[in-house]
Amino acid sequence: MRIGELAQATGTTTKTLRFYENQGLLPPAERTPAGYRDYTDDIVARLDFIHRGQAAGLSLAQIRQIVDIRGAGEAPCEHVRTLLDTRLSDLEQQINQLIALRETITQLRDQAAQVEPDTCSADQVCRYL
Amino acid sequence: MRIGELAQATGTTTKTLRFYENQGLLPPAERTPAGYRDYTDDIVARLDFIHRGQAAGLSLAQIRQIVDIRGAGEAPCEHVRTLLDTRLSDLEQQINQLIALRETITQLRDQAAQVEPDTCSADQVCRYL
DNA sequence: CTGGACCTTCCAGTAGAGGGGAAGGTCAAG
DNA sequence: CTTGACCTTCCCCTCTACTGGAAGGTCCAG
Repeated sequence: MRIGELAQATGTTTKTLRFYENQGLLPPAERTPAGYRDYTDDIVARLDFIHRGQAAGLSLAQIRQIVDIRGAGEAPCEHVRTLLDTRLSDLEQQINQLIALRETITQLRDQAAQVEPDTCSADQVCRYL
Repeated sequence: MRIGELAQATGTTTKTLRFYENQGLLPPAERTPAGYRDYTDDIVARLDFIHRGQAAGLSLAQIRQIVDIRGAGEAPCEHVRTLLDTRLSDLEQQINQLIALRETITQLRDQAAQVEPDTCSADQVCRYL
């Protein structure tokens, strides 16, 4: 399987695949005599794993940690659990902050809908903020 | 007021202040004969405005739009309302996505808490994801 | 044998909001 | 007169996940 086929099969681009290999997310591909990358089918599972990791909000660096542990012959499950837990509490915080922000902006906008525009003074730039 | 004092007074850095001036967020500062930036007190209000804009999740580019309108002698209120409305609907979407992601990760983590680590197989990398 | 589609490597750039640090000027204190 | 703290401009670096493009090699059809 050449890189273009793999890209099509997994819904990504050849650029991205080379980039992933460079970043250690994919094992160095076998090469044809001409130097073309030659993939076996199991690389698809690896790419799916990467995509699932991304869908879970993990960074490529974190996903690389996981595949590195697996590459060292260990089970990365413990680490994955830790990552997911951390991600979850980060997410919780992030959501709360955004909700608070939404509250703030809603109030600002409601005020903005009431005040007469011309009463703004230049030294405040805009009283709506 | 020199740049270091202003930085301290507004809780930022001299680097950032020069950067803001460069980006058109702050008016070009007066200079002392020696070439030092010399600020008057009203710059503090401008910086507070910038900080409020950032706290509302606006980008520096958006904040610059606002101060440019004000700089042109017009009232930016209309534009601010539009920005806030847009920001609000973006925020809504963002929050919903994060909540969906939280759901996904929660499920993954709950599965991870149950499965025996050793049952992971290498070709999946990790079944928890 | 030529054209076009593919592949290779390497170098550079994107966005956003600054930060690091060099080389040099200025000011007040001791 | 010197030291140290401050200031100036200038250019490059950070981070993330890619993307663009140049220069050149390979493969297959016609």
